[in-house]
Amino acid sequence: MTLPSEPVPLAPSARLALPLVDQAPTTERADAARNRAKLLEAAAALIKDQGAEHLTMDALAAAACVGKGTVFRRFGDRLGLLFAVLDRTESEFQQAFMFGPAPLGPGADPVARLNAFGGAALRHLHANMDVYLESDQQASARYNAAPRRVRARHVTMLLRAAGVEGDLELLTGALLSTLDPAPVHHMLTERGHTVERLEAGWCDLVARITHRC
Amino acid sequence: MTLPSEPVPLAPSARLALPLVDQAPTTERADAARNRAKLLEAAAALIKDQGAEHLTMDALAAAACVGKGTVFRRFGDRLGLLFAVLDRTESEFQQAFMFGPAPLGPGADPVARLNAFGGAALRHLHANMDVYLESDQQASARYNAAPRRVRARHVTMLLRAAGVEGDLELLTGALLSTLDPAPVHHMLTERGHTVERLEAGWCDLVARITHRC
DNA sequence: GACGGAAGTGGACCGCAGTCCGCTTCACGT
DNA sequence: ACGTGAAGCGGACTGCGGTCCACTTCCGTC
Repeated sequence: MTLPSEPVPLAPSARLALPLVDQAPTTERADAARNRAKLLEAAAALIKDQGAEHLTMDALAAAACVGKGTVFRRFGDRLGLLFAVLDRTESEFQQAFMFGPAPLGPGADPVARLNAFGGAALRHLHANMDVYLESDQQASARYNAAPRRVRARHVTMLLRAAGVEGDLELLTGALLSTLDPAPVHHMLTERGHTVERLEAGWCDLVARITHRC
Repeated sequence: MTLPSEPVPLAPSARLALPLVDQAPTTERADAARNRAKLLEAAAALIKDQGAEHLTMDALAAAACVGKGTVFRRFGDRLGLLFAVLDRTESEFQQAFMFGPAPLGPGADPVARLNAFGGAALRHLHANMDVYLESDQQASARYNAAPRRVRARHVTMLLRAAGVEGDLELLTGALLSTLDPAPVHHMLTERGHTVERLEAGWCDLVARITHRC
């Protein structure tokens, strides 16, 4: 009574294997899994020594010795591939802020956790900047992506816990948008700011939004 | 002693004819001006009845009865074309918040002007959503674009005038990022919010950032 | 082990953004 | 008017993302 003949929501829903949130544990055939591994390995290698912006789907297919169609079947599109490449790091980050030690994880007071979250997100972004920048091209797609939703839920929860009143969804958006790839990259390169300065700026913003007057 | 044989910084610098801010009044040959007008007219028509997302450079060239090379010579790339299409509206908006009547223009107190600015920007964005969304694809390019710089200078000035202390550049970024195409479009469509709610959210954010505690 | 159909594969193919370069047109000095 | 050289022009061409579909491989069933 499963629906085996469905087109399979492959890449769209399975892009990021979000632990404990949603996923498609659909069994994957052995050859498919082998090819996925080959592709991810090849992608990581290509990105490492050419930069994500020079990664083409043709080159990836050639490097992994598979057909181009296979690349697209596995990852849906270029964005899906980039998300998959980021998946491991992203998952670790999610684990850290949901279940890890304080002050990032549970245990510390909400404002401290928010501050820690911003810093961690900025460092995470900084460490994977070129891939994130590449994945930012369809900025609106990001708003439907699972990682964004998870982060948003987390921040909203913390804001509520901090006793903030008002439109938490919009305040969350304001906070999260300061962590987006494009503005952060701009600040770091064109404006010559440091990660520390951005972290301080985030903390300042958090304080302003959460302070009761 | 001019440098007439230079490649001409055509599209990059002349993309938006920013009144009173910067511009390239470089004399344009008559045929070039004629073609620019034909192209902008054709582009507006095509966007109007097919949506900006279906506008291709080939189709535009064909519709305007010019070669494809001419399109790219005039506007540099697709983004430059979209900026050019938005130029008139954008300039009016700039005029309004820099020189227009209060509370948007000078005269009202800074907080009132900030509030008005957010509302005006949101309405402006809403009215041109599809073109802005198309132009958002390389989100980082936006940070070098003249309109963004003008808005940022304006907001920073108002924050300073309001007596806000701290990293005004980052606070400005936080405020402006809530006005970016992708998040706004997301709120309006996926989340079903209204423009009024977004305006209220902006005002709330302004109040939090500017309130002395 | 053989079979059958679903899952997976690969590469030819398509559309579009952007480049290149030989040709045409303009405008200015004489 | 006319010559001249720079500005402008156009369309063939390239490269990449993404699709399509005939073919192959896997794997549960008998």
